[in-house]
Amino acid sequence: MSLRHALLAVLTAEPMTGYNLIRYFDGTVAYMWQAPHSQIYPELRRMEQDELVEVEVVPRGKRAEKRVYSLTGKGLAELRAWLEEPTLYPPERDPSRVRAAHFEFSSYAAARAQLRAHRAHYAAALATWEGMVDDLEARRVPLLDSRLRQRPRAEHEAIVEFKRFAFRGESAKARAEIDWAEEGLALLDRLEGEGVPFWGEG
Amino acid sequence: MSLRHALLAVLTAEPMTGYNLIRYFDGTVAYMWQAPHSQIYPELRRMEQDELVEVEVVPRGKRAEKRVYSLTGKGLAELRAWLEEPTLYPPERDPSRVRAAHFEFSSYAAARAQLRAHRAHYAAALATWEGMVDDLEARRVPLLDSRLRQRPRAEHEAIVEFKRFAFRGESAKARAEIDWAEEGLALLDRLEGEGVPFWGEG
DNA sequence: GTAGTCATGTAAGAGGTTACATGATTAG
DNA sequence: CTAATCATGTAACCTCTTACATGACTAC
Repeated sequence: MSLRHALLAVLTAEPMTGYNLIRYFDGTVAYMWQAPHSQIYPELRRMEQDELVEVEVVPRGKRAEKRVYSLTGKGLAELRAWLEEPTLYPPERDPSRVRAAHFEFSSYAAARAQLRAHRAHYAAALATWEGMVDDLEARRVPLLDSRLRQRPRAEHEAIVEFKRFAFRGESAKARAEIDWAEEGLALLDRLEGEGVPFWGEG
Repeated sequence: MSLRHALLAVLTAEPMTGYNLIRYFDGTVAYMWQAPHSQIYPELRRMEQDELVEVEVVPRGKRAEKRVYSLTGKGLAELRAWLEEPTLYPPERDPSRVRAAHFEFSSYAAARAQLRAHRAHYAAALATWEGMVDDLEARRVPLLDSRLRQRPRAEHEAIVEFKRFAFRGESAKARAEIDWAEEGLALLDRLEGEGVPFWGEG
């Protein structure tokens, strides 16, 4: 139940509505754990029932209302307990790798297109993630300030460093995928140069 | 629906029972796409209904029977079509990264334990995947021979190379994760050396 | 008034996990 | 005879995706 813990982690920064939580989530945590609003709103309701968060219903304009969620003591305890639990590694499930393993049923053109798309996908991701690292250094990340304000100054370095560290992990993975795609393109060039046929050409 | 296509890919090697398919799957494709037998048996039934595979019910001993699946023309066409489709990249969902981003709610000891476990997890995976690359080179992989026998000799190199390439991708990812964990451990050492406190110590 | 943003849901269905369940065959 | 392996399922439950749905507020 990592979604729940990701939401708890966001709420440590400050109380907020589901809508704001989702906006912030999409700008940060979603690079490590994605979730649509259709999953988040119901989850917040369940977390409320489990007393991990509290709600304040606040009027908005004349007729409307909004629900402002804040972390409870139990919620923080749950987050801390989760951080100490041994991580369960989700099963590998990578469609681009399955495809690559069976390129012989495809064609040089299609295989190249797959690898170029792979490279483009991770290049875009890399740019985003490196941008996030820059934003963290420059303290341009929404909610980072309110997060820091809650903790003594001595802890600030660690807080920022851990976030940078997480994004560097994503960046490293993206770089590995880009290199892999390049390697695959070189392999295709070599095989085609040697005149090696396969299904698509046979 | 990548599971379906992963199963079709395995069945290109030779006709086999669900049981054998699962054994082979677990030894190879599962490193890129995992699935339990409770998902595979029903999927094979659905693939049969969709005429992607054919079944021969074969007696086994005196009383028992087994169902031997083989790929149909439609099944091979479906596999080939899938290989040309643009890959849909599954959303990022990495619990170890989410944890790392919030280590400040944990303690030095717990954060170190997480990163050591991360390193151990990917070191084990790396050993497995590098072993797979060796086995492919030495042609020790079950079904590889029957797969090759079906295709002209000129294609063999490409077939083996694509499988090696896929596993090298997994290996590269594992190496990136190991490096990341090392980097994190070094970061923890530095912060602790500088006397930086956080939640667990506050 | 109207477009963009704020705000919060529901619901059907696909995909995946975990546990339960059974029984035949074969090698020793 | 007994353990390992061969063989095939079902079912409950959870998670996630996709689509549908609504309406208030705010700046122009």
